[in-house]
Amino acid sequence: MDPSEYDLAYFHREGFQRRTCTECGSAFWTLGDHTRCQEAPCAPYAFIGRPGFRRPYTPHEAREAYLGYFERHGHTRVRRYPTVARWRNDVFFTQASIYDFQPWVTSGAIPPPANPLTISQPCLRFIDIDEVGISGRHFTEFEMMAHHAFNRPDHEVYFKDRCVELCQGVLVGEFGADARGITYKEETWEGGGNLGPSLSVGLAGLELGTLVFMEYVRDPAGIRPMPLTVVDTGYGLERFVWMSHGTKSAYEPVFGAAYEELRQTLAPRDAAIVIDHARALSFMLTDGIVPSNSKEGYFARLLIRRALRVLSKVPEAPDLISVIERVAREIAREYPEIGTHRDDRDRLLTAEIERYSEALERARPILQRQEERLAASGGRVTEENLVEWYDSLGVPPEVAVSLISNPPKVPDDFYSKVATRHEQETPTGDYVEPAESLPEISANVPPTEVLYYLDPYTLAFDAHVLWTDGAFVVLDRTYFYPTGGGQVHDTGHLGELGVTDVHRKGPWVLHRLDAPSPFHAGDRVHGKIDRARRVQLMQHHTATHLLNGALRETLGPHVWQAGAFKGTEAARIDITHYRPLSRDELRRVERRVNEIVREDRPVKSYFESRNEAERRFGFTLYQGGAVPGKELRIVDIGDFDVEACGGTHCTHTSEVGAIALLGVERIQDGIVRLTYASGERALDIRDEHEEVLREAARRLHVPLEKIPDGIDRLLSEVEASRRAEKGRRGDDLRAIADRLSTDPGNSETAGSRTIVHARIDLDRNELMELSRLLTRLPGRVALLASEREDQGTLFVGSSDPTAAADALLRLALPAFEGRGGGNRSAATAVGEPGAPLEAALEAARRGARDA
RNA sequence: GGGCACGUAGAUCAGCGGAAGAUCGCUGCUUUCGCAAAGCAGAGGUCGGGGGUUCAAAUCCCCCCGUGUCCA
Repeated sequence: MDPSEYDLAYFHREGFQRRTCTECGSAFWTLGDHTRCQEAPCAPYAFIGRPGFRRPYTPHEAREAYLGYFERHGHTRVRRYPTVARWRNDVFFTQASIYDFQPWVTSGAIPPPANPLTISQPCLRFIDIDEVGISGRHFTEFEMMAHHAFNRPDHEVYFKDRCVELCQGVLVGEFGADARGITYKEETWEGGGNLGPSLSVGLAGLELGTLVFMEYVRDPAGIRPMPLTVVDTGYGLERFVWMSHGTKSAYEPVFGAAYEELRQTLAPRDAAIVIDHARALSFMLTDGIVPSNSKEGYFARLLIRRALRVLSKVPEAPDLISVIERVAREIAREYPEIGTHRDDRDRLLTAEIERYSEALERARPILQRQEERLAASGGRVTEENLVEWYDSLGVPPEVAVSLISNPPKVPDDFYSKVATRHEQETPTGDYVEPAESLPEISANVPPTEVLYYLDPYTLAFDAHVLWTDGAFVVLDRTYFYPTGGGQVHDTGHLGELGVTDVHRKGPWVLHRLDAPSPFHAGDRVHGKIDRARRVQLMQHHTATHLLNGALRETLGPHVWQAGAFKGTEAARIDITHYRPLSRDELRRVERRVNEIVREDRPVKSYFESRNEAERRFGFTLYQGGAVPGKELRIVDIGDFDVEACGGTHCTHTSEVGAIALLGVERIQDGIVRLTYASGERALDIRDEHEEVLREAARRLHVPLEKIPDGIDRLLSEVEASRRAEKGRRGDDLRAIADRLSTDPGNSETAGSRTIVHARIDLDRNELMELSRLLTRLPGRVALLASEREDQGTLFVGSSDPTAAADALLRLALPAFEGRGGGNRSAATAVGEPGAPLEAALEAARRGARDA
């Protein structure tokens, strides 16, 4: 970054000097006489025992002081956003205050909720999870206090000078820091394709915040200025509190009484880990995370298991749920929503804690068996085993060593050994079927006006052709709904031609015809939408919202939509939930949802600004995932379910007709899929099911309700005849065996050995069975030659240790050029069709006589 | 989303290229007034599914499904 970027008029006006840190070599600005930037590791903590602020602040006081200062200086206070970033699909969690405004505000697509604004945003970061409890300053959940300004070319709020002035102002004026103690270190910030200069704010060895000035875009063409510049600041609330107390670590003043209580049973480090994780979990669970083994849910599981592990070290320690409730009560004083839905949270936690103990119970015998096996071969359990057990069974090393009798020492770098295992993996690039390509449309074609939102029941319209290519047509306006939002497209007609497919591409809607388009730009066409299909899709879509609402109501607010699909035959919704749904829960959901249908509630669909919609309904709007744009389309089913949604919907719930749940399955850990049908399809499917049952009953010759009994009867008959067949085959083979062993032409005696030899065409299993019958008594050798279809087989069985079957087979192999092998009791070989089996048999017989 | 482990009798698991096993449970018999227990006998298996390699696959290879787990 060019040094001029940091050469601020404010610095010169106030008498700051630019210096170079003797430790890290970075340039920094200060009013004092520092030779080093005042941040770790360049400068030691100078505030321990000598607080750098005018008085001790509680977290609440520090937050209020900070936000109050910026409110007095022209900023609007904005409420926290969820810690789970539902409004974007590139990250799981809110990791900084600016995440709240990405991508739509920072790109200029929508205005900020206020400008300038100030916020204290709870953030989740797991990157330094191992430092929690050790460094004294790391947390998995922390609050980033910030003041943001968004500058457009026509509306400049403030930028670098004013930003630094405000920063200096809040630190010195509000918190009473020594103006000469502060350093502003020059850095470069880059992220998400944007970059700009930044200043890192240090005081007495502690970095208190960072001031980022987003002003450039980096793309393949190079670096160019952003049309919209952003003041992105971030100040650590916890660090402010720590600075104001000057305690040994940040944990005492930040965690307060709850920490002191835990300290009665736990070591400082462990108490900090447990409280930190409990705090993060309080936010995550309230904001809609269900623990699981993948994606965002895994982080909740990770925190829960880490906390359980620490608590299990001390028998007197409190249980995790009560710690979380204790901490949640504390947080609720600042964020009341954290205090609600306690029962739902406790049920979810209980289920998750049970799963952990089940995992350990499952692992216990496996570990012990493996140790025994190692011991039997003279070995013992190694570090490598511990890593393996953690990686594949989830048994943490400290638990593993307590489950086995001769444990190794747990290496200090255990978790980095685990990480190494994962680095060695070479990902295989999966071939992805390329999506069917849509034709290119020239940019000068005006956008299509979409009308299906105006009235979902308008199914015929006139429009003008704007563009056409092959079978594709773009109109100036259309009522055809294109595939999107989990709802499949409409079908119908344009003029005489059928419309088979409708897709959205940029600002256009592409209609695909069932024949090459006869239209030309400017033609007037009449569009007609297939009514039955559209109505069915609308019913399925509205049914999906109703089910979502009923599921949240019945199962609890942890339920979020994790995916959905609305087809013509059936629809499905995937929801976050921590255990399979019981029959009773399904019944309740189905009853409830049909009750709402019968109540005939209005379904209101309308557009609203994103900021206003979020304010009124909260972030549960984003059930379908991130939704682009400045305006959200809201589908509001009175007092029951409100979602941002782009689909076509019924206008009253009764139009859905009925909703029939058809199936439920667990599609992955923490996700349950429900399949259902509504409207005409619900009745059709129930009819089809009943018809299947009737047909089954007819074929079984039983009344409908006796079908299970009929199947039982049938199965036992099948079983009986199968057994009879098996017995018959056994009898046949027994008869053959008797005949062979008594017929002198097939049987001979050599000393104490009896040799039975035969040319008999049987399949492989029968040969084996016959051989077994013939060699039941000791001292027997069976030599069987069989020719079937395309190969000749020689089977040798032996119950005489001095005449091993595989040795005899080897003697016979050269005679018919076969391949084969076996062991001393059974051996088999095959040769080409027409192989001289008789000669092979004779060779084996000679061998058996002489052995 | 990726890696790893696991999937064999109703349950828990062994076997890991050569003729499907153990323990518990189940059924019958012996014993008992009955129960429990013991003894004897027996039933119960598409070795998760599908391909392939091999004379021969539960066992080796590939794909899929399910479960668990770790990592992002």
